[in-house]
Amino acid sequence: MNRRNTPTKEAVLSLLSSSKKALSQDAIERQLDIKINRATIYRVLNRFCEDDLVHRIVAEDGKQYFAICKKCEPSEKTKYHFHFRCLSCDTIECLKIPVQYSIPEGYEVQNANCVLTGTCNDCSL
Amino acid sequence: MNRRNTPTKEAVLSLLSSSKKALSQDAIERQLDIKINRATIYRVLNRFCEDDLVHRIVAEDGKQYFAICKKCEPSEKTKYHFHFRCLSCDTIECLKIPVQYSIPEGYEVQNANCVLTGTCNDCSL
DNA sequence: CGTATTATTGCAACATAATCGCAATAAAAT
DNA sequence: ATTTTATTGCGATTATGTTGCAATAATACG
Repeated sequence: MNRRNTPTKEAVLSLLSSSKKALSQDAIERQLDIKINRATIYRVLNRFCEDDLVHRIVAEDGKQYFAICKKCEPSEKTKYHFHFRCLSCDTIECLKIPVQYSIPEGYEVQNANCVLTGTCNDCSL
Repeated sequence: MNRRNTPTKEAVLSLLSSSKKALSQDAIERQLDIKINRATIYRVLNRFCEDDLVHRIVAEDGKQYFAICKKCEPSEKTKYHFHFRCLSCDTIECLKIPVQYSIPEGYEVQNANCVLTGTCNDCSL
């Protein structure tokens, strides 16, 4: 299952790279110059997640958002970070705040999905 | 908009009270003795959330889960706690772990939705 | 009690997010 | 140039959650 380079893949990746915010499928579709099918966008995004190029956030609205986060090298300690969802401008961004927790004995954590919701700096002025 | 006592409301509340886990709408529907319409269950749950009887968790699967958590008095410091979603037994439980974060200047947090995913104690044996 | 008010319910329809099967296309290997 | 197969588009499908509306029933009030 070797990956192939396609215009679709490059377009989505480049959009995510240049975006400061996490984007949902419909946001990606809207912001792209070229028309790409919905199912294809999801498939491309899912592949990116498999390859750890992109990470997926599920917000309180139940929707998936996708982000490339260059800052967050997967060091053991700062593996997960918080996300912030602004209800005013309806965006999600990665915060440079590590998720800290002490898990009870016997539990094994494979992933963390932590989203704070409220009003962001830009909107609270 | 005064609330009324109904068998439906009592059934759902009693189920949530006796459950150690957070339940989704379909889990509630399955576990109830009496047959209650899907839309009604959602409406009852949404009312409980409005009245702060129940809290809502959105998991990585995009689904809503509902829990009564007696331990978690809404003290200022321990306002939010982590949740744990076990992929093996497909349940969500409240952890007694407070969510700690230092939010950047200008941000206002209204809610936190933090779910750790992995394998729970029961399933890791 | 009996009646009026209106919160609640069930049903069907709707909206949206995300996935899947399948045939057509096109990237990469030979 | 040809073969292989990853990728794409389309349509259909699944699932979650909400909404409009008429019927029901809990509560208040005479």
